[in-house]
Amino acid sequence: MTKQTAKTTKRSLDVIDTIQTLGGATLDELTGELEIARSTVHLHLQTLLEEGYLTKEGAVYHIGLRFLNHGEYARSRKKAYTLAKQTVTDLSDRIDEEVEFVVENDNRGILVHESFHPDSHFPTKERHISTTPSSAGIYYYLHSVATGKAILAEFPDEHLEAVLDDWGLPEQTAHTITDQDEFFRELEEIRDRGIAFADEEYVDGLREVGRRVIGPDGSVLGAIAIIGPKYRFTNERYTSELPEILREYVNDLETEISDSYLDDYR
Amino acid sequence: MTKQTAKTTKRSLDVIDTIQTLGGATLDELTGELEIARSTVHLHLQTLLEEGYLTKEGAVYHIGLRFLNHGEYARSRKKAYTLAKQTVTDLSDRIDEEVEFVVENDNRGILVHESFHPDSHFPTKERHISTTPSSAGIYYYLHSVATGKAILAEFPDEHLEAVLDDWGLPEQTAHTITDQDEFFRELEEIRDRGIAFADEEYVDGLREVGRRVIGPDGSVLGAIAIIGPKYRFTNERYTSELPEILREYVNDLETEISDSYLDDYR
DNA sequence: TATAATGGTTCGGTTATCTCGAACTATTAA
DNA sequence: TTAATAGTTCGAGATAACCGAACCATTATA
Repeated sequence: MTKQTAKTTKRSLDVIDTIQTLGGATLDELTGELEIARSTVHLHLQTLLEEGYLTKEGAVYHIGLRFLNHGEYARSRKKAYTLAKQTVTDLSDRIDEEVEFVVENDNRGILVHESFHPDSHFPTKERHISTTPSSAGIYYYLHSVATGKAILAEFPDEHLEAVLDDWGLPEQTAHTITDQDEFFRELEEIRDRGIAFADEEYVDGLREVGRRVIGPDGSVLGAIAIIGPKYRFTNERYTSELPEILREYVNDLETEISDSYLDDYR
Repeated sequence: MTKQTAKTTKRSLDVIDTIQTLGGATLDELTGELEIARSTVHLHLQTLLEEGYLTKEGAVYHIGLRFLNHGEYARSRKKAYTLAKQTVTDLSDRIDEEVEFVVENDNRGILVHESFHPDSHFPTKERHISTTPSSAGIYYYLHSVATGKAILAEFPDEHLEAVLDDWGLPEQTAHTITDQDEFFRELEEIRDRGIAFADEEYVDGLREVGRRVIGPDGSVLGAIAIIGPKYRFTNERYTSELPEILREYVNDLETEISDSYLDDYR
């Protein structure tokens, strides 16, 4: 049969998502958006409010900080993620470029750790580093970013199929791969090379070099990518230097992860 | 009448909380813990799994990274929080001690931003700074920490009452204030002084100096505290120097916040 | 000042669905 | 081989989710 799901819970989660995409919303705005009875929306809002999953400012409902509790827990839960964080900062320091660690979730990619490379967003003012809000937690379509492609290249066929069913290959820029056959060939190449490139496939002007991170049990933990402006990612630096350094750092990370994994059994 | 709430949603949220407190759990473990039918637990797990709010490793269910998406959103949503982050790091650099920014949520305090002061946990090795998992997102009982007390001192009576009804004054250490009358007198003093102290009331050996942050509309946005070992928080440094510096930084932050608030109307 | 608009809340009746327990399979451990 | 654990589906009964309408309170508008 078709999979059983708790519809009331789904509706509550819908309310949460809607509030986030609207950037805060009132009772009536939500009623309009969700197309359900006002009293029903009210019921869900009350429930989520009471638990701290929402907060209210005047008449506007917003995402509550309780999510931060679970979110940070999820991020700190795996030792491997924390080790990856260190790799991200180390690697970023070494090459002086932005670095990200991305994990699959809900058949998309979620940004778990990022370096705060001053140059990348604010060329000069150092003060802005900490004022720039973190973009951790944002979702990527896997096919359009280097981390995502590196992850997909390791997925078994049925999982890959599920990803395509759920999200397809939406066009993000003129360079995004939107043809399925072409995408399969691309994944083939990535598997051979051990490195995924994304050349302005996610955002115009940005090039990315990514590599998947494999856990001690052989499963894909996530992926790390180096990201920077096209004009700094050219020739050998783009095609071989950065890939080589990335490979080195990811390999080291993988041994650290399996070492720490072994520690738990001693 | 008594407040209406969606019980199915509450149950799903219960499942989430239980999984987090157990640090991951199997279907049968959850069934035992929650004391509901196994098929019911299964239904909730399926629903949350499908949306990315849970992930599964073998037979063990864990908190999913989707929470990070909402959590980081909630943290970045208010400009004031991002400005507070900057104050936290600046202040920590200035005095060389741990600093925190805490916001009320669900009648408790939630840690939103913290400095990563090397000394505080790992006296020497610098490498550990980034390997130490962030403790952002953790909940405090408001009465036992300096930030919480500073916040409570600004609450209207009925809100304060709600806090006591929900959580009481649980003892955390031998120095925690657990008597209501005594606690009211303490809040009185904090209001007069503009500074809240917590002297080993949360953890043995730790002293804290806190001050609430007021928003442009007069409401309490949260609080900032300086935290450190008792042996470094003594005499005038504890009773007047650190309070003065804290007052200065919080006042500056408050003007920055109202400036940025005014910017939105220009 | 009257009037409209918006938000918050409660109510009861109908219906959807949540919940339970049992049953069955698959996988792994003893 | 047996026991233990996990995953899954089923139908029946009980519950509570959902709706629409109504009401009050507050704020904006005429």
